[in-house]
Amino acid sequence: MVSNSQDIGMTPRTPDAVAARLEQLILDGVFRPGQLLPSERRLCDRLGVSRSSLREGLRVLRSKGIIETRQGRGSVVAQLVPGRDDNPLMYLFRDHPRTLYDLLEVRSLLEGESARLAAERGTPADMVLIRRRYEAMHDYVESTSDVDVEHLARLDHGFHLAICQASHNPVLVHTLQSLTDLLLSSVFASVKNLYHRPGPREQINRQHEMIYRAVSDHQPEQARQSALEHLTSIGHNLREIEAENERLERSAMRLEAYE
Amino acid sequence: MVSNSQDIGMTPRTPDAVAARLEQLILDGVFRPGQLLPSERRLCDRLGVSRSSLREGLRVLRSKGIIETRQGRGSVVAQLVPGRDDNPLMYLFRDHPRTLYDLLEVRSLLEGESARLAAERGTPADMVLIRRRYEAMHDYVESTSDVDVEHLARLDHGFHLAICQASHNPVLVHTLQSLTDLLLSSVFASVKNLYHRPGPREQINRQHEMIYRAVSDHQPEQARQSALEHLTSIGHNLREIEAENERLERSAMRLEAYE
DNA sequence: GACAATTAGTGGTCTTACCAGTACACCAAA
DNA sequence: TTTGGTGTACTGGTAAGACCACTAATTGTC
Repeated sequence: MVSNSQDIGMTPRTPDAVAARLEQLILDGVFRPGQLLPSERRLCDRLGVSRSSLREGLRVLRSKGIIETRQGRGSVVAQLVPGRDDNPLMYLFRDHPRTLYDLLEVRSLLEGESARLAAERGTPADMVLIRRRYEAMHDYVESTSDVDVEHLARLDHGFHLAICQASHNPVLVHTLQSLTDLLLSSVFASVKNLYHRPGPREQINRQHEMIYRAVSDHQPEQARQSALEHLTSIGHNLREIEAENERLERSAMRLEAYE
Repeated sequence: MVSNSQDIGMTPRTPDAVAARLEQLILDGVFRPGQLLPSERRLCDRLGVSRSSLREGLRVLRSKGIIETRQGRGSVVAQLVPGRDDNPLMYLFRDHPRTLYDLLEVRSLLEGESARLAAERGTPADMVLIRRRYEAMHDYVESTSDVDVEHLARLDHGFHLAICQASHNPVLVHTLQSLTDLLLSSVFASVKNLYHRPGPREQINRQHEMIYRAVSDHQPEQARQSALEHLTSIGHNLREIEAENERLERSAMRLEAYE
């Protein structure tokens, strides 16, 4: 029978309470990683809720990766405690990895047009700004052998943003900005990885230089092409990194199996 | 279909499938932010699952912040990217009407690519849908001399949306959708005006037909070109209407001055 | 016209029943 | 003994139906 509640204003929501309660029990160490939870029927008894509500609560935990469930076996507390990435849209990408490449596709289109328009409409003032950003990035990469990836990412972003702003189209700036945020928040780890590798980094530097020159020299088509190449090669590299990560995960799973 | 859940087993989990399906529908723009979803009973019927499974699926979406639910009311789609595609740009429009043409510029780019991809990737099923939307619009225009502008705008929007969805890129769908919303909310009056004039309306019809044919015949470049022309000509027409309105306003002001 | 009561529809929860996998004890054959 | 099947008693997965609590639109009343 039901739990209480005359909780006005806010809704009680039994299943959410169940999820919260179990999560707390896990955090408190009552249920430890790898351990088999009591069966659903038993938990119903213990928590005083129906199986429907309990199952909804369990599903929330499952969708957060806190427990893993197999039919006929039961639910176990997941080994890996999920990272603190409570980003709301991260879920989209986690569940639909393909979305990442859809995102890159749209972004390529916009970056390409952005570079083209910058080369076409950029004022001398714009060019000065773009040049500064480019040199800041370039100098940083050249000056130190041990780069701070996060800092480099900021410089990189600043460079692209300067070009986009030179397009003198605020809507374009805004749209591109939001897509870039989305991209970085979802795959920042991979991007970091990208900067760490000497090969791709060299390639990125060359491409940045080409974009920079084309825009500075007011060569729209060239600028667009360079930006497109830049983005597609980033896509390829991310794909490779992803494939590699999957390989690593698989071998890790094999190791676990032997334990 | 997989969602999270380390579904190492082979069983297809109904609730996860439900969550994924609904999420896809939201991504595709079938259910849009702020919109009320069908009731649970109705969704059960439509998806062919029990209410228990459906509710578990909904709870996953709820825990991700994708939908919000209130007892006695229903579930509404939450803003996908909070604070992003809300209305930061709306302010721009108030201050700088020129932004409208920036918006059209970006939209042309996306519509063009959308049409190109649709022609390239569209499945037979996509084509059937596009054809239905096109014919619905076409028949309506042909059948009546005294069109309901608002209804026509909906049909028009549906046609473009169908093409965009045939691109099979949810990010593109979403981005284009939000830009279109922005456009309509800012200049719906002008768009109405556009439909009322026989000249531009004829032109629009011809262009729609060209887009339709190019996409149906799987001719990517042609489709892109047609979409681009369509948008640029809409831009021109809007410009004319705007100029005309300004003339009217000025003469109105002159009249006022005499009062 | 304003306001209260009715009512149909919504999500929230519980119950029951059955299906589909899994683990383990058991027992017969090699 | 070992091996291999097989039964059985669990597990989670799904469906269906019955309520309750709440909301909003409709209707009836003053």
